Amino acid sequence: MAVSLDETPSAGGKTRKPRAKNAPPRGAASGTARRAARNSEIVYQDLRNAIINVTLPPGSPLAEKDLTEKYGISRTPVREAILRLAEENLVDVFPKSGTFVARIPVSELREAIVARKALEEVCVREATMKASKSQLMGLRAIVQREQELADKGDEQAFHEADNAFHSGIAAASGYPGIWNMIEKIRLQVERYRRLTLPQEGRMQLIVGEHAAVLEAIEKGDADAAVANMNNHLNKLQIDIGTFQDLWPDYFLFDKD
Amino acid sequence: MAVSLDETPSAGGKTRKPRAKNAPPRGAASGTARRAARNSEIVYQDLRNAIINVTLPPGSPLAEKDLTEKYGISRTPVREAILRLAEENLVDVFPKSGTFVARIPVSELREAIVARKALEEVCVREATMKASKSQLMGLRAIVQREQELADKGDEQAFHEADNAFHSGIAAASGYPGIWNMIEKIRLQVERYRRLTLPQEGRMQLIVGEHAAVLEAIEKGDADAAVANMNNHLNKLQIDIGTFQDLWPDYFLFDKD
DNA sequence: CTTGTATAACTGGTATACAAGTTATTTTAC
DNA sequence: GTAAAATAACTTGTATACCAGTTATACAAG
Repeated sequence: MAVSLDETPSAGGKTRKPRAKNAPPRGAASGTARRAARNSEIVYQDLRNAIINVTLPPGSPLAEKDLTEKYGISRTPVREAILRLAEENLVDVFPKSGTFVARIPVSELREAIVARKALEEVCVREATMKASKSQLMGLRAIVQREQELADKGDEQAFHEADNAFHSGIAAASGYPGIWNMIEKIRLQVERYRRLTLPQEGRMQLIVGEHAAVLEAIEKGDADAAVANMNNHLNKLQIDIGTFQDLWPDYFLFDKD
Repeated sequence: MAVSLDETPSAGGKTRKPRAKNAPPRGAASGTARRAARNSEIVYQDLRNAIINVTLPPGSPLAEKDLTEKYGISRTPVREAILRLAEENLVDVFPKSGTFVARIPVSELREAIVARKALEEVCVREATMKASKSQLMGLRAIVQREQELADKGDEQAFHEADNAFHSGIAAASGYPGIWNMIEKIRLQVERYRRLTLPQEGRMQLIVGEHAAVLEAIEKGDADAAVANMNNHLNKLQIDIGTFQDLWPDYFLFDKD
């Protein structure tokens, strides 16, 4: 009778047969659950951006009640948002005590950069082999757009184009999902980067580095492409000492 | 007056000054939030294990109400557990409709293996350079333990020793956090692996492959160590076609 | 002034009731 | 019999009340 594997205790004596619940409904073919416009999603995105932007610096309190009032909703969706952030280690929840924006874990920064370089290397190398003409043209268009945005000085749009470039290389490599992995891995690095920005002429430098990577890919020189990408990513090198004095409480020194 | 950055609307006219809420409390030095023995944690771990074990196969319904009765708790903690699983793409939540164990995304399997190989390569190469004598002895002990568990046929304990070996290499490389990244990346692969197990003599093969990796590390031959590790991980190669007929509804073919 | 204790007001964790949407079934019309 | 519409029973989303633990403050004792 019961379709589910583990027998439900209260499965007897129903006058009406419950609806079949063994197969996901119609929209399931897409594989992704349909994300409705839930309130918790709005709060989550909002807080997440603020934390990554360092608009909410490490140590900031995130009382559920305050957010409840700010968004005009109840604690339940607020709580869901906070729990998702806790899952990403962007906030620390201290039961019955308080919730705070997490410190930036210094040891994780090094490792995240190393890991990202390893993953980007795979993407660049494979993209050199497998990129289609249209994909190369798309990447070229992105670099051109980066140049225009750098001239205009639009930091936000440039940042998005920057991501699009790396995402495009991952797509061209045949491993588009690797970019999603990178985005998760570099979360804390991104917080660090936003904290230490802006640097003069940074956008222009990035455009040049991206162009160098792309040219090597276009030439089919995988080793050069990888070297150029590593050179690009090495610019992220962490120099904590400089910023440790400015914001002593923003970082967490767990090991090293 | 208010210590928080964003001014709280109802911050005026308090007779009693609220407690300072700008700095995390005592336990915060550890950086990790104190995880109390929350009910939601139990449900989460329980369901997560069942999903990875394929005890709960893809497509299984996960009604909050059923879990409520099964664990004898209310919907709130159950819901928290399910939301955490949704975050890991282990379940699909269809609002107002139902929640189901997610299908295994085939395209993600390839990419996860590629990414893992790239990350393990970094760890093995660095471990060859930097491993201390005690770390090498620890790894040797793990391989020995694997041999004993393989002889005994203890699948579960072997699996844990297997993880300990890879984790140990990451630790020896100076990038212990990379193993955590790998564990997240290989989640879906693990489900696939559990589904297609057991294979005769598999444990014995793994012991040999681990031993080969470790010997190359001990000799200081990084290239050989990397090659041996790649050889080891190549055994994970996905052969979907074979299993597609057996469990057609367990997999999700989003692209390729 | 210092120290220990009591207490009040906060915190997040949980239970429960209700709201809003979806779907299988029943009913109705033809 | 067939198909469309009504409906009842399910689902998750949200609001709210209460519980238990934590911590800053107030207060009393020395």
